[in-house]
Amino acid sequence: MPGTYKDIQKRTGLSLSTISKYFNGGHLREENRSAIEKAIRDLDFRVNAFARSLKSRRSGTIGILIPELSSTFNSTIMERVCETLRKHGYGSIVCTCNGRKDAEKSSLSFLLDKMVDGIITIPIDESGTYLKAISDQNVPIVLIDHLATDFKTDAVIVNNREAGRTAAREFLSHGHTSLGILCGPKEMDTMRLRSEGFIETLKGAGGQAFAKYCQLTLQSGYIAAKSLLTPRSNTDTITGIFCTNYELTLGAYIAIQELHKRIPEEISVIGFDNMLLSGILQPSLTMIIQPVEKIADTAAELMLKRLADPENKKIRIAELRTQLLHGSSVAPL
Amino acid sequence: MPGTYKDIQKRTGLSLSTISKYFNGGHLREENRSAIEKAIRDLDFRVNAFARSLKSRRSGTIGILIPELSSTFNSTIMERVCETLRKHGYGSIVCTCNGRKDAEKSSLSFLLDKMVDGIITIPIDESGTYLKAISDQNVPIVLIDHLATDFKTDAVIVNNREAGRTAAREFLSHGHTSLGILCGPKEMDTMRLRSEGFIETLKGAGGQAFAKYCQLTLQSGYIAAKSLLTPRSNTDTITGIFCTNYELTLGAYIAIQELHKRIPEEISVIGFDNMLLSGILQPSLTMIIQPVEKIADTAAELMLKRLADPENKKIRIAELRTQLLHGSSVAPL
DNA sequence: CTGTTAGCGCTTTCAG
DNA sequence: CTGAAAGCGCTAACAG
Repeated sequence: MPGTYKDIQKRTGLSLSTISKYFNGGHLREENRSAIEKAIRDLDFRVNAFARSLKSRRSGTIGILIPELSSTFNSTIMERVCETLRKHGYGSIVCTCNGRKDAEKSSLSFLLDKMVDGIITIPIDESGTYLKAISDQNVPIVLIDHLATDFKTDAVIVNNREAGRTAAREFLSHGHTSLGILCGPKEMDTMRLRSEGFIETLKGAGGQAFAKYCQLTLQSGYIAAKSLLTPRSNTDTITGIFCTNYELTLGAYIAIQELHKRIPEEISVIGFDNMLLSGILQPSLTMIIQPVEKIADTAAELMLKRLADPENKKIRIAELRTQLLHGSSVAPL
Repeated sequence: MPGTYKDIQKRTGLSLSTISKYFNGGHLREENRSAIEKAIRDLDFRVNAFARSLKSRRSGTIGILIPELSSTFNSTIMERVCETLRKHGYGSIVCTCNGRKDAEKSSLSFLLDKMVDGIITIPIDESGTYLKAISDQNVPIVLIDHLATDFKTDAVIVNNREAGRTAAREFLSHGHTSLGILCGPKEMDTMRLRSEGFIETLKGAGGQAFAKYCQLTLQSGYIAAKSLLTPRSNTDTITGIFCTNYELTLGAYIAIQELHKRIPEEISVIGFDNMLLSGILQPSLTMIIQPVEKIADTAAELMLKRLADPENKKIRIAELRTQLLHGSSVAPL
């Protein structure tokens, strides 16, 4: 039983409203202030958040809903978002939905049951219908990675298609025209855009792409890369591989090493996502870098702003830019 | 404004207590039940968790505090714990503390501010003094990975020292006596035990260990492995490497590939943690496997049991066993 | 600057 | 099986 204002009242003789004022930043006489502080220490007092929330209608808690945590991108985003929110006094209730729409919906409902003040999510359902319904109940939503077709709200996205184009151009400028690409799952919007940008640019320049769709795991990337590098006919030999996320990059890199193909002499590579990885490998990998920290910070910031000013109906969409990090893994052909 | 029992009352003519009973699993007349259900649908009603918590003194929320999320072990544990708790109606408020004691303490305090019903944590501070204080306020604690010296509570641990010994024995039985080990940070209890078990067994058999302490990242593992594999004198050439976690295993594997050392002909390897990884690499890696899912499930289960029966003071410590997965990465010398 | 008081929405006796 | 009423701990008028 952690003590209430009444206990402080007993020890200080002050009224409940004075004590309340102490906790809510009002001015009080110095002696009263210190009397309250003494009582707080003695009681190891903590304001009861339930009662406070009951009045204020705010939980001080944000829901974070993402497909899963096994990809570093997601876990990095999550960790950083939680940290930032925490600095502003908000707790983060985290849910995953295994990339499934039904689980997404039930998780959202669960978060509402937990009375979250807002939701930051990497959405699955493209339409956003259910998110819209939530938003209509005045629970602000911030999207990461994708926009929704039927629901406009604050969001942080990245120029994925352009990232794919950039990678293709980088290959093309070195004379590569026959290229492999590890695409990730077809259903994932982000991955699709990266792949499309890459493939269309390549084709536009008369090149050809050999696409492998796969799960976003090191294992899948490894298998897909091996299969790409094991030519089925003499005609379709690729001279480079574009990996569209971190896990795929790692998997492909390991596959290439095991096949004893030298980078970049025998095979050129452009990876994705992880700056640190680029630096240590030999040769250093050319990579498309996503501003992961920036994405997380922006998402948290959009949410905090929205919470601070709920009346403002202006929708903010931040489109952040990926960046080409030049390494030594693309050789002139 | 999401509606209250009063709104349901207006639509059904029933009293508040009847409505309350509906939501708390009492028996009511069928017609009243369906009247309430209709009102719920019409109103899109949701019980106000604040008011409910104010009475019940339970938030339906568990705090999860871990050092960081960048290691797959931690993020896997976290995801799984959250999922399991969620299935039982509990939300998870997640905090990270960057492996720092001060941040650990302030995060714990933060979680208490958020009125969590319990805390599941991979603790940093070995003593557990602060955790004990929390536990004394009747907030149950479940530890993962380490016990605390000054505080006994429910915990899930793994036989880390034995895991190290097993790895050493596996090498020894193949005739290896001069071995490298990637230890991870000295301060981390789990890593220290793995290393100690390995080193003492090796030395006990007359072998020698070359230990590298490093961060638990692919990058650090890569660098440490490279340095181990670049002999400084002619005498201390190692014939095998033990990697004490997943990221280190990956880093070492990449380093070995880049140095064009063949596994296991030129260098033997025992990895840690990730079963899937073992399967895909060629040759398949011999690994020590932690039962990650089991760890997470057990932790969640201990917490749920404790919450279900707060009077029971019996402390439960689950020591789970790691397992040696035989691959082809250790060759007879 | 401080005190009194009426709720916030729900649960829970206790009557009926 | 249902209803009336008190109260969980805090906040915010309002009055002093």
